[in-house]
Amino acid sequence: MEYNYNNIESKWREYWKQNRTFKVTEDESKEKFYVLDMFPYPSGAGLHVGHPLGYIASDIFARFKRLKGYNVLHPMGFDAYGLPAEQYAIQTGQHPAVTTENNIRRYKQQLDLIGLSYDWDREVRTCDPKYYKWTQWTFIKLFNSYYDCTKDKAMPITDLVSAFEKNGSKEVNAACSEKLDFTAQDWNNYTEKEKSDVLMNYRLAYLSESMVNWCPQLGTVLANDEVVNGVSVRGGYPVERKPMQQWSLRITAYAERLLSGLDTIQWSDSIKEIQRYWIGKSRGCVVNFNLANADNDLLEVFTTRADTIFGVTFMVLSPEHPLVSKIVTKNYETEVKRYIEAAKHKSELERTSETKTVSGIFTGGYAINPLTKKQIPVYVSDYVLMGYGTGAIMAVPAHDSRDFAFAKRFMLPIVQVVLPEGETEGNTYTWKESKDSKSGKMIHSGFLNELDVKDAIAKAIDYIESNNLGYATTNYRLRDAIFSRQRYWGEPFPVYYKDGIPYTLEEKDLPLLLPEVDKFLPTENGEPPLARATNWQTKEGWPYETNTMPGFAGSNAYSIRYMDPDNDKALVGKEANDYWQNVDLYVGGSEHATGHLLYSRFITKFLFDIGAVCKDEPYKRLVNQGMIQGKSSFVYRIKGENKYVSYNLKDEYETDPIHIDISLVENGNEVNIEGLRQWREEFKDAEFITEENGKYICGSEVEKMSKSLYNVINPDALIEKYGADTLRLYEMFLGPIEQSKPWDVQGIEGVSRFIKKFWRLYCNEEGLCVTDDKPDHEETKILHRTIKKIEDDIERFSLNTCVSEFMIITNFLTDRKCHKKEILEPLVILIAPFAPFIAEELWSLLGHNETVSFAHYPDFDPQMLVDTDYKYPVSINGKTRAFVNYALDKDVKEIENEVVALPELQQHLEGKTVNKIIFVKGKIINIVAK
RNA sequence: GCGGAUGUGGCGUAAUUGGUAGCCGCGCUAGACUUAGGAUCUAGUUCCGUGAGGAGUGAGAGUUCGAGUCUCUCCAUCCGCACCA
Repeated sequence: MEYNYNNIESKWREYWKQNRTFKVTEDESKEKFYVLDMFPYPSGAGLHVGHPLGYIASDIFARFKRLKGYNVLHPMGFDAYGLPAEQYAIQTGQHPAVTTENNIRRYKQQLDLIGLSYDWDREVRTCDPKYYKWTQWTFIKLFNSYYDCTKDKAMPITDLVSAFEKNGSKEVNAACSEKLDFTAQDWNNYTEKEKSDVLMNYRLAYLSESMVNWCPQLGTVLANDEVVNGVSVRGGYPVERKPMQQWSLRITAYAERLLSGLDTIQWSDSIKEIQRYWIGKSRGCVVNFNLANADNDLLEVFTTRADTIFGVTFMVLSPEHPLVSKIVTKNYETEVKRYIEAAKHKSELERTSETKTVSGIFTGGYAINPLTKKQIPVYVSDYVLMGYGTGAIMAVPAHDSRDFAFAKRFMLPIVQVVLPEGETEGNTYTWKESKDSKSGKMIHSGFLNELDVKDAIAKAIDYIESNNLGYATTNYRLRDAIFSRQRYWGEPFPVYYKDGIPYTLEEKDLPLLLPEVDKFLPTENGEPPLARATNWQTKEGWPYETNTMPGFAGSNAYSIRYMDPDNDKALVGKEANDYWQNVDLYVGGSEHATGHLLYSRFITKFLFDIGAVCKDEPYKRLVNQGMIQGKSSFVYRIKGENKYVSYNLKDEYETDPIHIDISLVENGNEVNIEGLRQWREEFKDAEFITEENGKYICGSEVEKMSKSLYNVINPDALIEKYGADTLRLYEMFLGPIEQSKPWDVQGIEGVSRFIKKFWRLYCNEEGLCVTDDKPDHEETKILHRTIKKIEDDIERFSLNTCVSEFMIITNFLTDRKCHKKEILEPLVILIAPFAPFIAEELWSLLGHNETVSFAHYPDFDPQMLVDTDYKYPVSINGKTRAFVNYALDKDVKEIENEVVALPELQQHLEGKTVNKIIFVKGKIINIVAK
């Protein structure tokens, strides 16, 4: 009986579908396990071989846990809102809902081909009103909450209002955009609009005028993590800074909890480190500097190096700093203005690319160093950022490289206050660089002299606080997340404006449906596309918000929604939430480190605070799968001609490499020239200069797999050729899951050979050839070794070694012509998570009625592994090695005597006597002889 | 520049977690059955050497009876951040 994967796979696909094999419900009698994939954005290109890597891995884990008796939640859905569908809509007029629907259908087909064991009854789509109702609901909750820093949790905004009514802002310790100071009487006299403005300062979802990353080409603002090197992640368009009225989420209120929560979850160190860095906690203090020519104003700076305050020789403000206009003197006014204008018009790209040039300008103003009482000049420079700390710095050129560069450029004094260990004081004017190290002894620093830097920082802060010069504080680099997009294809905000004051809808009026528009473009006067919708207003005629939510809005709480996807009364029912808790294993790419993975932790903590969910971390364990890269192929066009030269001859010409489709390449690097001629017009009449053997060899390079680079390998074709089981095994066999690696087709043959060999253990030409003979010790031993290895390796997510393990046992059994049921039946269950189709087929051939997916995982018997012939390595004087075997369960003295008497040792001792035997964990490790 | 990770045959990788380095697969070499094979099977394959043997986990040191594994320095590659005061 031949291994016919096509029949087998379509048969079981159909069976699983008909029987809803993977449908899961809460079952108190079983322990739960929640395995989740990052849901995909359904792009028009369909799946390529890179996508399923993580899906297959998590599916193996899910199937394995199911076999171990867990009740496994393993759902899938679609992150359906997003830019590409909208861009496509703008170009073609096709409604994004239609494109998205088509793409999703294609994705689901492809996912099912691979044999992923999803419970499709729990599918969610972010663009489905039944789903985004809860995205909107979460927004309303954020809007109606503030962060109480004393209780360290989110509280209803109404609590804040009653506090204001009673005591004004006095007793309030809340996360806010700006420290406000008002009395109860002030509050009660405020107009509705004024009250709204004050509350905006505290709400967790708030409206504010802020500097945003504006991308003119995309016509929308972007979050910080959507901008890399000054250009948009999607599309690579330039981004500029621009003030705009925008919704934001006050994620900064959760900075500390987001940081400390990292210690409670099993994520890779690299992702945790990226998040720590992004949150960017630093302890230090705020110091107030008096100004020489503006008595009433204080210049606040943040510093982590309070110890260096005696070394401050000038101050620098960021161009946006509000005090600039007050400090600047008449003589310098025009020049300073010009500098600020220039800085404002620099895009993000320009600001970051010109890192090396030092620019700035003197304001004419002076501040007074609170400790030395000396007057020091105040400058403006764009190396100081308004967004961090107070937007102003005290410059210590001797011990900060940026201040040093600035001092050199403007010939400002440099005063050394820290003497590193083992150095003598030098002339700062001859220094080539500053001494930034945080160790050494203080000098020229009054009461701090002789102290170590660490102690000096503490003492300086003490002094500053007790003399009312400032206060100790902690600063975070984390910024609030901008939450508005000027786009059509996203969740509408459940917000309307009454006399210019924003109000949220009531819960019973959700969802607020995305309206139809005539075009997916901004209006003529620059309003977002939703402004085109007719009747985009409440029944009373108040206009709705025209912005939509960003891409990450829908993915914040989707893992929670899967627990109870059809609930229309709550985001998640209490019962379902108490049962499923949170995700036990989350698999996905690391590119979401500072986006989705941070925002969804934040939202989960918020939902926890308001009692909507029972856990404050969404994902207990995270595994980041690497990317599968494509191998791009190139032909080399001679400059200015329609001639293409083969790879090995290209150095004789001046050439441009041109990407060609990977399917035109045969035998690894030979180009099918006829195919190429037909592929695209430009090659039709081209001339090809080939190698001596008449072949055209292409060049190649490993790049990201992408449609535009013509290097995409589609899984469907491979499934057609080898079967899904082979594809699954091969993707796992490729190497460690976390590693990125180029797709290499050659190796798949080996896996294909293996699976055929595996099949032949069970079936020969006539059919099933499994016997009832009793296995011998060797055969039982290798089975149990495999059980142990596979179990351990799946838990460690080392899936490539599992595949090797299957090959080893298969080779062993084939060599022995072992077709014994007692060995082969458990082996089917072992391989079922990896190659579910063939496993189901063999399981039923073996005469079982139930599906293997719910069989019992074979128990591992450690006794079976006790190895009577294993020879322990023993070295004598650390050099010569002998291999002896001895019983494990005897006492040390007994073994000692026995070992010394061993003939294989005696011949190595060369007449010396044994001096010492070193035991480690019950094993003889070494024998020292003299 | 800072932070993190990684470096093992021709290639992808493995190593009971400090104990015989190179499992498994690809590729390659030879052979068998074949009209043929890009099918299947057998044997071999870290390097040098005909051989006995020697060398060997990016380089160099260190700890240890013993290091691919631990420590330090350097080099290379990848990822993240980049005026964060």
